[in-house]
Amino acid sequence: MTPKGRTNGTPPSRPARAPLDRGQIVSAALALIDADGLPKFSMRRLGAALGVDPMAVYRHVADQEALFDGIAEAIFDEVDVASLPWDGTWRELAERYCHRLRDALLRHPHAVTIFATRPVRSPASIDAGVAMVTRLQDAGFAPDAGLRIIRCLREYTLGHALSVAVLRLGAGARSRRPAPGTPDYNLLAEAADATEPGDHFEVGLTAILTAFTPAGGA
Amino acid sequence: MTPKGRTNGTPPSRPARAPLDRGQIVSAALALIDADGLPKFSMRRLGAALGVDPMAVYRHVADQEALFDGIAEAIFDEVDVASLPWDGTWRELAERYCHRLRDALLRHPHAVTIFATRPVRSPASIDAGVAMVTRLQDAGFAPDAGLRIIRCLREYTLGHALSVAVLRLGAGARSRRPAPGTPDYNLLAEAADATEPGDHFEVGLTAILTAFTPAGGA
DNA sequence: CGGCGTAGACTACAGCGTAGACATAGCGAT
DNA sequence: ATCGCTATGTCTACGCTGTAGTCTACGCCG
Repeated sequence: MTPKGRTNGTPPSRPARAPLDRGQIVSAALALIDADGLPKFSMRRLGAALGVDPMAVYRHVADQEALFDGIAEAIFDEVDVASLPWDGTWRELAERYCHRLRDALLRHPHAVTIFATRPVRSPASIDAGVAMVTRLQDAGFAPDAGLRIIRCLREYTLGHALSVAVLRLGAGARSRRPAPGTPDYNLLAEAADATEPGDHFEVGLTAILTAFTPAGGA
Repeated sequence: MTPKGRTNGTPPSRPARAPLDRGQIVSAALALIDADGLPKFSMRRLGAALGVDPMAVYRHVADQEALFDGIAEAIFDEVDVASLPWDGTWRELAERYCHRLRDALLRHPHAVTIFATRPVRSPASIDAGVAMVTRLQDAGFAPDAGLRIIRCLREYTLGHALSVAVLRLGAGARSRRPAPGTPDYNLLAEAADATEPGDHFEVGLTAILTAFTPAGGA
């Protein structure tokens, strides 16, 4: 057919696939991790999933660490900071932000540790930080006080999402709770049976927000 | 030479080293991780550090995951739950517990992710949980409410320690803050310069504790 | 003394991240 | 048209990993 085509039967050989860019590599990697878990992920598997030589990825990403940086940024992008209620009270804004972050993280339980083990310094993340500090400043918090609030919220949310993800993924293994066992075990077991692993998030979040409310006025 | 004797000069060859047990393996592994960082850790290096064949470790530990479980437990043991002020107010107790946990974690910044990525189910950890729920029950919290409080505190503390560890270890790389840069960057940078990365821990902790105080009385 | 359980050593394998050299495709300048 | 140039993907190869399987040497108990 085409004069420049390869010698095999499939059409023109090379242009069969679009040139492969960083964005699609990152999302393929995240999809792979979501599907099979972090331990089974490898650059070679990623190459296979993309239908490409493993080394091809390195044209677009410096190394695995950089790829993971990209994954963390992609997860953060799911928070969609721009669509938060920036016109409401700072408290409502912060609460929605934390919820979005938690939901984004729990949408990728296998990737939470990737997010948790690096500082996310993408423009989106920095912009969000600046906007948040600014909003808190408008509400009466000095920049450093605002930053402290943000850090508290972020760390709580991160710790929560991480714990829930770990629990969900580790479930099934050795999570035995003895109902007829010794009374000591029963008190903790009783409490555990009366709670979902994630149903305290709201409580803790409200606690932090409430404690800060008096300082700002709003 | 002698058919059964070793060829070296030291007495009877084998008993030169005590038989190697799980405890010393775990602490050697933790020491190695503290010194060189998690990425450089390997079972082979661990064997070398112990002066032993790498495979010898597997006589005492099922695999690397089990070894990491042991490391997490060892870190938790550093909290020394027994010596907490169990006779004081529940609030004081909880506050001290969180401080101890944070300190233990930050003593091993390279190992925080190991701790954070698995549920610690050692007897010490379970006993601590039972004792805490009991103490909170005495203070007027139902078991499920107490467990929720504990989870909030634990997750906040964990998220905090993890964030601080990540920041400390990643420092030096790409942490540029432009002083004369664009004003947008300056607001966040100004706030960041006015705060230490860890100095809000107290604030957040107090916030959570304060919010829960009215619910329990005591 | 004979056998056995236990701790460690050695070998070997499949898989990993990735450095480096090579091949090909598209494209602007000649 | 033809030449290079650059961007992209491929291939090979290296040193490293976790760990299964097998063997050896020791201490103990009959």
